[in-house]
Amino acid sequence: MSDSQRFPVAAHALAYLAHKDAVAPDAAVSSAELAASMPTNPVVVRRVTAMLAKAGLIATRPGANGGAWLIKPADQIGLDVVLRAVNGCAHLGMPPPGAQGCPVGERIPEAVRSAITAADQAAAERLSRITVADLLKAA
Amino acid sequence: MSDSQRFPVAAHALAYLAHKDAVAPDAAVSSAELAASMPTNPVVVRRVTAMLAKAGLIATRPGANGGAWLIKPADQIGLDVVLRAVNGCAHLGMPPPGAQGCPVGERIPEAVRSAITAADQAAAERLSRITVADLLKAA
DNA sequence: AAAACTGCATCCACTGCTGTTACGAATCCC
DNA sequence: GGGATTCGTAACAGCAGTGGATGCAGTTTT
Repeated sequence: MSDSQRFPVAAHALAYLAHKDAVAPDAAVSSAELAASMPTNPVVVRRVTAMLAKAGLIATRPGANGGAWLIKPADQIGLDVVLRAVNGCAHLGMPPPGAQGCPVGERIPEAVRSAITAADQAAAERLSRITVADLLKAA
Repeated sequence: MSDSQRFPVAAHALAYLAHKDAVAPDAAVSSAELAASMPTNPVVVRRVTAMLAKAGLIATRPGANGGAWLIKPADQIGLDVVLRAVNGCAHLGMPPPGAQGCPVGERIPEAVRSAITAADQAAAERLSRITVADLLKAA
């Protein structure tokens, strides 16, 4: 996967929602306002918020005064969940090459793949210890 | 950065060299042979082996019976060093967006960036506990 | 001298992401 | 009800990074 800005955008958006106490439909924040704080394009924000909504982290509402709000406490949203919501997975160069007839060559990719998944899990475990609320505390 | 196969290719190549006991110039393995075990293109392999050579993990020699060989024991090559040699760094979506006038918006990217670097370091730490020799043991 | 091999440059094709515009659908305000 | 607002999604162009292929200069063995 290419260099993606989606995870930073998602984390920023969630932190912004937490900062604005957007925890109910009548406090929804529009994609335009979120985009202005990055800064980036409202469409990019909506692409990310749609994924976060499908992951059950936020809810969105169309129409006037619409937008997004948190449906989970900010201190209960780990960044590993955010990463999985927008990216599927971390990546160090995911697909190892497939080997061929060579007996050793066939098993090396398997070992490489397990090393990569171990590293991905370590990154996810580290991210799970950081919550959206922590992003504001650190500021 | 896009989905890169460089790290898997590098790990596979180093494991293959270790398996063949290629630890001296007269045991050099050609890029064609390494490529055949992936399988991939010899040029792709040479692009990677050139980086590994600059990182001091292997040496290469041109000419007939040339190729690459290890210049460090396989059990002393951590995969974190390999990743840094070919990729520069792990990546979860490296550059957070820059903020603007908003006082909170300005500091969120900083917090996001520190979270990303923490995750990268966790992944590197995990990789450092796996050596090229371990890739063969696991097979 | 001939053959083999690395390293590098160049070219092309492909993929994924961002940014933008546009449109339909849903929702609120008057 | 009518109009304005906003989301979700699609379509498009532009850009960057990568893999694959070919060619060439330089080095080393035979």
